[in-house]
Amino acid sequence: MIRVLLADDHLILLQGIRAILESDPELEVVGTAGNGREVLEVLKSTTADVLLLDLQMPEMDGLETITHVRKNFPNIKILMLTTNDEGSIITTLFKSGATGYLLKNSSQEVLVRGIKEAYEGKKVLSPHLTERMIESLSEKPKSLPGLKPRITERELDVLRLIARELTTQQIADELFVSTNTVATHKRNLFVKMDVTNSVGMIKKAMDWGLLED
Amino acid sequence: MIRVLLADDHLILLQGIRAILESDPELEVVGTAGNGREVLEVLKSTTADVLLLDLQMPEMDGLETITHVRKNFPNIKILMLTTNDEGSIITTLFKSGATGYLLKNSSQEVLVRGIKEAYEGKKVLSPHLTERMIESLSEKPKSLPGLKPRITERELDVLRLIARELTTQQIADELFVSTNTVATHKRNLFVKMDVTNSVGMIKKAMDWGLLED
DNA sequence: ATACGCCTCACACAATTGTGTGAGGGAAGA
DNA sequence: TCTTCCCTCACACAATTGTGTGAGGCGTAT
Repeated sequence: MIRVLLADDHLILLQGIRAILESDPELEVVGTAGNGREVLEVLKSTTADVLLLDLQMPEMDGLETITHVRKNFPNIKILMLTTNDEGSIITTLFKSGATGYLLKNSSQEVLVRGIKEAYEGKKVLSPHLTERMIESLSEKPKSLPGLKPRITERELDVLRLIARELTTQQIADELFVSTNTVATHKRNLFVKMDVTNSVGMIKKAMDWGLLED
Repeated sequence: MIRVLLADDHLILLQGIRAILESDPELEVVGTAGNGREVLEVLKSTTADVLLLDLQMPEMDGLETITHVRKNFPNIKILMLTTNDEGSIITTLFKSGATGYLLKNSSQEVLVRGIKEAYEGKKVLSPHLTERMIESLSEKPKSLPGLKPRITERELDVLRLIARELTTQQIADELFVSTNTVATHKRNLFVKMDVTNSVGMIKKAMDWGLLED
């Protein structure tokens, strides 16, 4: 039996999904909640395996709820429910630790299968959302106008240390060179990357995938 | 007829895929290339609809090739081919404008269907890679240890302007406040976000999805 | 051989950032 | 009303950053 907790502020949808889920013998709805705070409340007294979470809710929305639940109940798999018009934040959601992401108007089959797969530890994404997700990622190839320049190994060293919030002096110590050298590398990076300060540099660096950590 | 251009530095794989593709009546392999430079060379004299591109290639690798092709031949759909051990850069690839991403050991069926869907303008991702992609996104919820603090509207204003490489003075002008005020907001942000300078702040801000542009 | 790219360093100076401390006014909620 | 949070601003000072200019050594490709 997979214990499911439902969270949505629309009562109708709550009941609808509940009916769908309970028609499956392996699923058991152990509770419902109307907002994030209620979710945490319910979880104090009830154990759940999978949390079906609406993105938009009053009081405490889905995004905030995720972090709280993950912190206090790290074993619960979180599946986000959403309409298909709030696509751009998918990546943000996954960063927050959602296990999967399903459309509200998913078929009964998709819904049930999604829950089971999430329960097994798999990452789940509605087929329709996969494409959306890719788009949201490929949307911003602002790499096109300003083509990614060739960055030197040494420059990359400096770049990464800057990203770690080190000062020029600290970077110099780290790389066993003088601060002047570091300053030169930075100067060159600014020109190459067409930015005016370290902030802009780190932004582009992240866009270009130059930073790992 | 969909005209396909193949790029891979492994001759065997090149021939293998070619055979697979040509067994489909709708597909036509119009050329092959061993590296990115050759791709551009071939495209000067040959028109193609879909480019099947290996990620790892000598001379000019897939990543670099994408930007060049997209710049000079924006209509060509680019499908990346990869082994299943180079997962973490997927997101970077899509940012570069790849249309899709397929495993090299995909079944004939998946391969052909992928090409056709790409040709129709759809985004394509190997089923096996979908999960990988989600993982690579949700990997870094370093938002957990340092929980996202509440950030004020005004602070967000300042934050975003900093991200645009404005100086404190310029931000002050933009928001019609004194530089002292801006400095205070920054100071508070540093404490809240637990960073020591603007660079660290912008990094976290991006991780937290606080920046749109 | 020569040219070029990369790494190194110096020196100086202006500009900006970061920090410490204190404080007044307004809005919202207890 | 009282407290708390947010926004505002001042002043001063230390620390860092960004810029301009010039230059020597080294390896590699032409």
